Amino acid sequence: MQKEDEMPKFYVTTPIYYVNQPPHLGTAYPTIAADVIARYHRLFGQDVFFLTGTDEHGAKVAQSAESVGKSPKQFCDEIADQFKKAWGALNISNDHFIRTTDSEHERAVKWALQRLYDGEYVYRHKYEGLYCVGCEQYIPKSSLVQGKCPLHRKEPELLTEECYFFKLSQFQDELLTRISKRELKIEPVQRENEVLSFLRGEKLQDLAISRSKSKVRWGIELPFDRSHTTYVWVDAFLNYLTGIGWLWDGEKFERYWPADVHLIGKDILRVHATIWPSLLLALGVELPRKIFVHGFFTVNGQKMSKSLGNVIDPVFLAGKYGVDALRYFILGAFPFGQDGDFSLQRLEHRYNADLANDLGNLASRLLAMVEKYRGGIIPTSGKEMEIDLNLRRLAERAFLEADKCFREFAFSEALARIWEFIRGINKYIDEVAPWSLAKKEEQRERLDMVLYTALEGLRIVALLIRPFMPSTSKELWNQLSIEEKLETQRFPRALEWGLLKPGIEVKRGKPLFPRIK
RNA sequence: GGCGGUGUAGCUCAGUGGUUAGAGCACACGGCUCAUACCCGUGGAGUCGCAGGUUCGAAUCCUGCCACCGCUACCA
Repeated sequence: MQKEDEMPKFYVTTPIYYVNQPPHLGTAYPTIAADVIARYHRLFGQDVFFLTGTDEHGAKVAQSAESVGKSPKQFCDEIADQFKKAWGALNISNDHFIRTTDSEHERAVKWALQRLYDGEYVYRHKYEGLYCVGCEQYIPKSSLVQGKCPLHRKEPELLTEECYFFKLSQFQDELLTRISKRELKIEPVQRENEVLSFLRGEKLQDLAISRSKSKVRWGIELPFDRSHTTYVWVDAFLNYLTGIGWLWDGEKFERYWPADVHLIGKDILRVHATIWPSLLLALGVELPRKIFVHGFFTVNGQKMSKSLGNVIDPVFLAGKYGVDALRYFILGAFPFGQDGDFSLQRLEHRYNADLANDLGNLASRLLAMVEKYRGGIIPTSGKEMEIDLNLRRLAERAFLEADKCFREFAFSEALARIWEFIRGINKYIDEVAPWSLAKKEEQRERLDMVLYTALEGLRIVALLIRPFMPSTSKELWNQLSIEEKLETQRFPRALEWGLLKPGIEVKRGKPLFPRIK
């Protein structure tokens, strides 16, 4: 067993969310996943850094701010605050919340731009694009509808202006090598294939990274040409570096970089697999180890969108069903790397079946029996019979298998393993039938043993679910009246069988998950 | 058009060559009575999208077709 200070560090990120939209289910998804990952690694005593934040520059933000009569900064402050509050409500344990308008970030971005410029990775060139006067920005061909801007129903004009370009094209071979050698891992593997086939089949074009200030005022100035602001890429991607102190806290940066995993949505895979590593190569910074691509949600079979009015508010759901129920459902009901269809009906089904019936009722029935048969006092364990041993083995297997799934980010699988164990305890109780033992005085010791065994199983459950459901974990821990602080429990040691102390009075509480009618 | 993905029980999904294809939920029946009308057991149920092919043997490999979806970059 390694000592804590010898454990490897772990750095996990979410995308930074564009402030044009308040938090919703789509942004909560990778955030909850990252939180679970962070909590899991902390359980092993690892030094974890978990970063999330907001992306705040750009013409769209400036426009949105103006439309509600606010300054861009003020507007961003408010939305960033909404994100922070939302993540607080979802029990997100991020170590830092980065905003691209943070002064440390802006300074670092300028420094990076200058360095790219000095290193001749950036040059001035003509940019030709379709400009929509209504949007006051260039719009990509892909978003045109019959050649017109979908928002303003107007054909955009073809404009040419001088911009600064990043020499993305020169990194093509290097990217191909790094990704195919898996120095930069992209998972699930289908996503890696997508990227590789793209890199093999198409030529990377150099990338425009600035706009004239007249077009995008709300942005970071180029240090070598103050009439331009940098456009999206350099600004946004560098958050992964500046969020852990790059150029302002060298010690911290050295400690945590490279990122162990960037969680991203499939919509931003391509840019993360091309622009981002190229920028790092140009800056001479090590590449992240892994990019993991999660799926998207539809809602009742439909795409989630503002115009359909089916945007799901995770904070509302957490309020209605409980944070842990939401976290359990989001990660338990959908394979993380695939798309999934969200519905309240499914949420309520899983809630009743898994949380209320399996887990909640288990705690309830078990603690009730301890109260009824042993005055609430945790009994001593006794002679172990085969059936007891089997439950113990089931616990060991549940952890080993869940751990394996976990390290592949197969959260729904990991939870399924844990739930197999929970069902195993229910089954154990049925088979040993403590209510029958209680009727016979000569079975006194056997009843002690049986209750102890089941309680010990419940203690293990409390630990196993901890990264996914921190509040429930804590509540179970309290109901079992365990003296040691939950926060000090470390995997895998705390999972050893038999650590539950006898002689202590349990505190049965209200049902953990009241059934939904 | 190109590249890629998906299509397995009513639902959500496992299952990448080998005994009668699996899980959870839902449904039916039985058991129990400690518990949140809960838990435990048993069961029905599937031409594994369609058609060919390779093989002693295919949901699993190959070809074609059908349906749905994603990407085809410089809006995140």
